[in-house]
Amino acid sequence: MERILRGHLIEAVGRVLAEPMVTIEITPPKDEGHGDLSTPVAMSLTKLLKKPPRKIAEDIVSAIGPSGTFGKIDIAGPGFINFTFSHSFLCKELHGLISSGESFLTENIGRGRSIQIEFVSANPTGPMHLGHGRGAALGAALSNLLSEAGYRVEKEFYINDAGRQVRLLGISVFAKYQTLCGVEYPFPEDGYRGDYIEDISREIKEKHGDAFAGKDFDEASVPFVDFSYLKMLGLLKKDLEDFGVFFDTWQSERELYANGEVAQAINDLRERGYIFEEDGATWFRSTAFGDDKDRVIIKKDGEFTYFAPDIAYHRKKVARGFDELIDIWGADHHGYVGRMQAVIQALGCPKDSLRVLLVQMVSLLKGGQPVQMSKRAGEFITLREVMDDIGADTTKFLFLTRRSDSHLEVDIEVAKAQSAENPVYYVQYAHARINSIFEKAKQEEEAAGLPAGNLEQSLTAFNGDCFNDEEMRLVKKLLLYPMMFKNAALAHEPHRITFYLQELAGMFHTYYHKYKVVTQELELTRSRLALCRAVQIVLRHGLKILGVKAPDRM
RNA sequence: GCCCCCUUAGCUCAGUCGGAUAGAGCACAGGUUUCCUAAACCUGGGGCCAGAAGUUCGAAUCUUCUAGGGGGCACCA
Repeated sequence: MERILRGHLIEAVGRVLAEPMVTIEITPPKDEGHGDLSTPVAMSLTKLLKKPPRKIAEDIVSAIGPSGTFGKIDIAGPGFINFTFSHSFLCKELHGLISSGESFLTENIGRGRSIQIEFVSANPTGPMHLGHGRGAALGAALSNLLSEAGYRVEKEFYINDAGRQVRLLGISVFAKYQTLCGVEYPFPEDGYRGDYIEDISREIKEKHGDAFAGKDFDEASVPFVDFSYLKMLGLLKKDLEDFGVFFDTWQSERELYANGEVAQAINDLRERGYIFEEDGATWFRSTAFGDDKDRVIIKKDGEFTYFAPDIAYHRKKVARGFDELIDIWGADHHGYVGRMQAVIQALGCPKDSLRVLLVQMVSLLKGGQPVQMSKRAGEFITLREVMDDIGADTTKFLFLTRRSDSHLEVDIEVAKAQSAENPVYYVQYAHARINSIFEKAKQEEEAAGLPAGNLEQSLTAFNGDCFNDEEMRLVKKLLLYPMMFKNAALAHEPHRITFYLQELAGMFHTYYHKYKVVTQELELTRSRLALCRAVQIVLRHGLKILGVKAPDRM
């Protein structure tokens, strides 16, 4: 719908301007009475053309000329041009939606370009918390969205298996192990304290007995560190799988060191002139690209900072030839955006070839009261708990009902207690309902001695004249999906899908209550079934992007 | 101290790169089922878009300042 209008407008505005205009804004008007789609383009051209907006609007309208597409074109207010589509055009579009399905709903804005999305990348030192879950839901939905929009998408998880954190995990387990063996050993001050630490140490004790009792950590670090983080990594993978989030590639930090890629990255930057030595340390000149200060990559004690492998990692991404990179980080890392984009530019890529999406915190409430979460004390609600409690679909849907950069509150009591009135069920229910309408239609056909499923197979032969105003409202809502989809993909904002689905489901539920789909009149029934099918196609597509099931029965 | 984000209905939040009378869900009050699923529907009250000034045909949206909330500012990860 928007696509067709845009075609008309580009041509007409081009004729008025005598040159093509790049961006023409098209939006559905707030007040439905004003029409189906609207453009303020005449007003934004006033300065350029030095004419009153309404005059420009008139010129554009006459340049469009008569067309069967529109039922009416109005100029209103200060200079809006409001388009009302013709009944026949809308029906033709609905026909297209039903017969072409998904290809009608999407737009190929990626044109085969490749894009890598790195997300979650939680340290394998403990279970995933809700923030990770939010990142997982967003990353998965975004990759679905972008791959539907014609990008080749790769989903990657970066494993922080080399740094201080996994070592600390090993020490924590080691300390617990010593205690189990009856050896006194100080627990590291900032060590990990969850129950899982004890579980792992017990497992090691069962396997190796007292073999490491009383030893120095350095003698046993490899088995403890490696066993522990691999164990945790396995749990992360399991959690993600059960959450319905899958990755294409897993990049290990250790491997970057082992392959010499960290050293190569530093050499590369040195050759490009962005490395210097000062105060006994090695620095990356990130201020050359607008960062606040230069960053140390090798400390004066000879150790790499965490930043060094990050550079190597992103250099590797660049070398793999993606057209665009997306990192999804927790908002507490926003201070690193500047230096990472400096790295990208130092490697000769445009700044915006790396886009960092920040995911704000999830705060958990229980019956309105905030739940204190302390990772230190090992007291925090895990994604696993919430997922087991309210289900993966509900959890994902809730995470995707907000923009990623705004704080999210989840009240676990509310999510549980109100599960019956949960927005995800509302949308899924609409889908299931439509399915049962089709079941009903089949039964009626059989009862009438007709071949069952005949109606269902001839939906595209629906007669649009049967549609009343409310049905046409639904049709228009459906035909707005492609525009919403395109904008969501361009903005990298899956939450727009969530909102749209709730609106569409709401409209459908209302319609369902007011009108009976399966009637005694064949023509009418076929038309209404066609409309239901179209709603179902759109719901299914939207839910698929969100990673939420579209059940046939509930 | 410096930087970033946030502030919209009682609560949680949308608001499409400046557009027409600012929306939804929840909560609250009342109603709907001989009928394709009541996980649904209908009706109702609710707002100085934190505050002030500016930019222009036009501001919740852009700029500046103020107030409040969150986060970040390491040769820590």
